[in-house]
Amino acid sequence: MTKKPGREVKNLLYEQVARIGKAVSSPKRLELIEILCQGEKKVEELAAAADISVKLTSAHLKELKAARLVEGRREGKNIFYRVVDAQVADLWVMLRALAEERLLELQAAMRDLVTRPGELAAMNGKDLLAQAKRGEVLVLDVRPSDEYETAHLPYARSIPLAELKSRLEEISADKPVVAYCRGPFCLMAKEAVEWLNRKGRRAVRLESGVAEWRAQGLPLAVDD
Amino acid sequence: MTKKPGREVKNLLYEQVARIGKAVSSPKRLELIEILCQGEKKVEELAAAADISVKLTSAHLKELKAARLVEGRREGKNIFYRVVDAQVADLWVMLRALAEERLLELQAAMRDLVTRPGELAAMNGKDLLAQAKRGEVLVLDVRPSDEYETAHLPYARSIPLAELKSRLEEISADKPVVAYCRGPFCLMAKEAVEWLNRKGRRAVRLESGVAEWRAQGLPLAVDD
DNA sequence: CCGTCTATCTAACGGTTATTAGAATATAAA
DNA sequence: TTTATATTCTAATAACCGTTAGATAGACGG
Repeated sequence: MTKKPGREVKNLLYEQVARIGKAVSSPKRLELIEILCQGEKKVEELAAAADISVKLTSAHLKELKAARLVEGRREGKNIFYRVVDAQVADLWVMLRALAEERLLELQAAMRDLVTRPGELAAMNGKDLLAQAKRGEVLVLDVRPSDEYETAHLPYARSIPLAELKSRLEEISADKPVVAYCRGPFCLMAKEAVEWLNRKGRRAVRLESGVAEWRAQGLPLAVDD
Repeated sequence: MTKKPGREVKNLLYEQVARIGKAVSSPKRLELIEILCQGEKKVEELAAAADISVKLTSAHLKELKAARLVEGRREGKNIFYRVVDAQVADLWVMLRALAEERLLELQAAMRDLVTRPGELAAMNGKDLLAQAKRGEVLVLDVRPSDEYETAHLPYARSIPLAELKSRLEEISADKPVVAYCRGPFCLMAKEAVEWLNRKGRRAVRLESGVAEWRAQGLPLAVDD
């Protein structure tokens, strides 16, 4: 019944693109992608971060690997997964941006995560970069330190959320603090900001993570 | 068992993004999106173009509408669908680019569609634009004329594929012809180029369609 | 070699989705 | 109003996917 020419070829092409689509059609796989955008991780770490079993994590990773969005590297007993390149992070940022703009339910849920006053949250990246360079603000990376080491915002200092309480004295009370984490869906910066404000520091949350930062064309830093 | 805070909120957020992912996880829905990127269409037209039943088309459009990627507009007996904004076209271009780069099967299938010598196919958009402006090449839009009217490449002339045979005299034999259609997956420009070459014209295919062109930041034209 | 840890494979279940046919709705024309 | 056309809704089936449990394989320490 197929009248038009090349219908089989076309079907094949769209099917291949749909494999990428299928890979990003599951909430847990998206969460795994977001975590992997911060740096490579063992399966066990991924399972813990996404709050699912190792078995299920493995199954999802298999799907992502089949779509060539992630790849694995064996090191002794562990297998470290990573996103295959930065375009995958761009895809994640784009999907999230699209969803955020379109889906009302998401906007409602996001409202809970936004730090209330957040003057600096709306500030554009370039201005923040300039202020950080001049030392007018302290940019704080509250992710685990391995993620900081993979890549972080320029002039950012690493104090993982778990160590924040014991390292408060490292944070000067003079400067305002801008804390960031894995991105808009991550709760670490929110927690850090709330705690710092209770301790009398002036702290606001930056919604962007490294993926969003890079997608905006802004530079990242890697320490040696 | 959920230890971490905000797990419910996070699940909700990822689920919302996954709705966008689900919408682009079906080959037919992707095909519909690509067609809608060329301009608004009736359900019946979409069904014919994607080679599926009207009922199934309607069901897929419902999904796409739920994800807020497309919207419908009633006009008399017909309902015209269109992509909700240009970001949707960007998503399509990005997904296709990702798939093209990663999936070997797709590369193999693409090889069949590429016009062999295609000197101009590799030429960058800016250079083509300059040549077209100086009248050194004839840029030919072989899509249906309503799609040309919605948006087309600058300096492009519209001769729908169906009318090509009867309007051959409009195409000067002096200038090389660059034909384009809906994009890399569309077969119309390929057919046009093959036919023109048999008629002694120097014709090559441009793989980009208007969505790819715009995603590269190049200007489009709309006639009044 | 044996046990342990990490990750995957297999099989199975329950729920979801694609697809089709038939009924229903909305608009325009007669 | 009746009739025709375009589209959607409902119901039903078959295929697919997420999830879990149990068995399997690879790497390290004894």
